[in-house]
Amino acid sequence: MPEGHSVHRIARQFDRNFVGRAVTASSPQGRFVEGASVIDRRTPTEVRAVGKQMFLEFDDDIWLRVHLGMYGAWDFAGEILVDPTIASANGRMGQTNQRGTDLEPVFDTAGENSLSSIGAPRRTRVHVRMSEQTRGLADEGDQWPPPVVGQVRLRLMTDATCADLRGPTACQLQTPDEMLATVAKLGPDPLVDDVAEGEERFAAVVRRKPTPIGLLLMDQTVVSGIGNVYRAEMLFRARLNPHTPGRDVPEETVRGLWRDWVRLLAIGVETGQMMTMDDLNPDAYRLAMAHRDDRHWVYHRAGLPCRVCGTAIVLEEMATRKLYWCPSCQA
DNA sequence: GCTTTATGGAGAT
DNA sequence: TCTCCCTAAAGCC
Repeated sequence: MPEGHSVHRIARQFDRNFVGRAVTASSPQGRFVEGASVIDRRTPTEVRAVGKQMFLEFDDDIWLRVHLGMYGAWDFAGEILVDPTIASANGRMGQTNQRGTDLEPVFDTAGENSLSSIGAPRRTRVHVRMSEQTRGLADEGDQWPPPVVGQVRLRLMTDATCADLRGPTACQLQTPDEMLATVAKLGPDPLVDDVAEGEERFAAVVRRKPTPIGLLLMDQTVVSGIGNVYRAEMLFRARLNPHTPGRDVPEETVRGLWRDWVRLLAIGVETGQMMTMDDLNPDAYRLAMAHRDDRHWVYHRAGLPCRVCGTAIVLEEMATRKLYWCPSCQA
């Protein structure tokens, strides 16, 4: 389930593998048949990621807008040119599997799945998916086109590469004006907007709202790309009580939150992981990363002792989403 | 095999 | 503030 970093990674894959190459488009599931027929045999000309949304432009002035929501994912198959700014090549983007084997390795920076940041793009073969269920299928040999597995809303295929979209919250075609209107409603994204300008916009909005900062960080009109995991982690990193009204958060703290997001997003895009414990020493960090459920300061740690002070991490519902925080460190 | 869960958001009330 | 939608995998029996 993607927060902003995943969407930027996906966009880079589309940029590498789809932009400039004619695609066939279909909706095996049947729920996007009409839209697929419109873009079928057209050529993607540009891709943009803003916050949690991706926009793929086709000849001529047709934009595909995709929002993955909580369950959505893109699966890539076939030959994949990997963007050199992305640390590892994997089939699945958006979701990770949930058994502690993230599809995107954390430590393997020298291994086969990683790329030097200065290295040239290379060709990689990936499986349809790396889940246990489909591994057998993938290992039987590279079938082309890849068999459709599950509910595929949209399949885009070039001669060499296949991208399957499952479970999106939004998948629609837009005119250029509609696309711009969608983007205009979104708060600043550090990878789209000028960083200094984004900081001003973010700080100005937060500093005049009575809304709890825990809600503001999740509000995509205030800042783009932050989801439930980054929200909880950023508040802890700032030692900030989630209930503090935005206008009561000190100016420097607000700006610090933005700068932290700039940093975390960059790390997330580069590694494919929501790394939020980057200030641990290397050994402690390595230990924490080795276990999937042990990677965060507070997220998913209800009742467990705070890593800093030992106080039990609190879980509460905030606007129907789970919020984890340390009542002592974030008093 | 069934139930629960999830990194989200829109729309109704 | 509530309800609903989307999908797959983990968790539990």
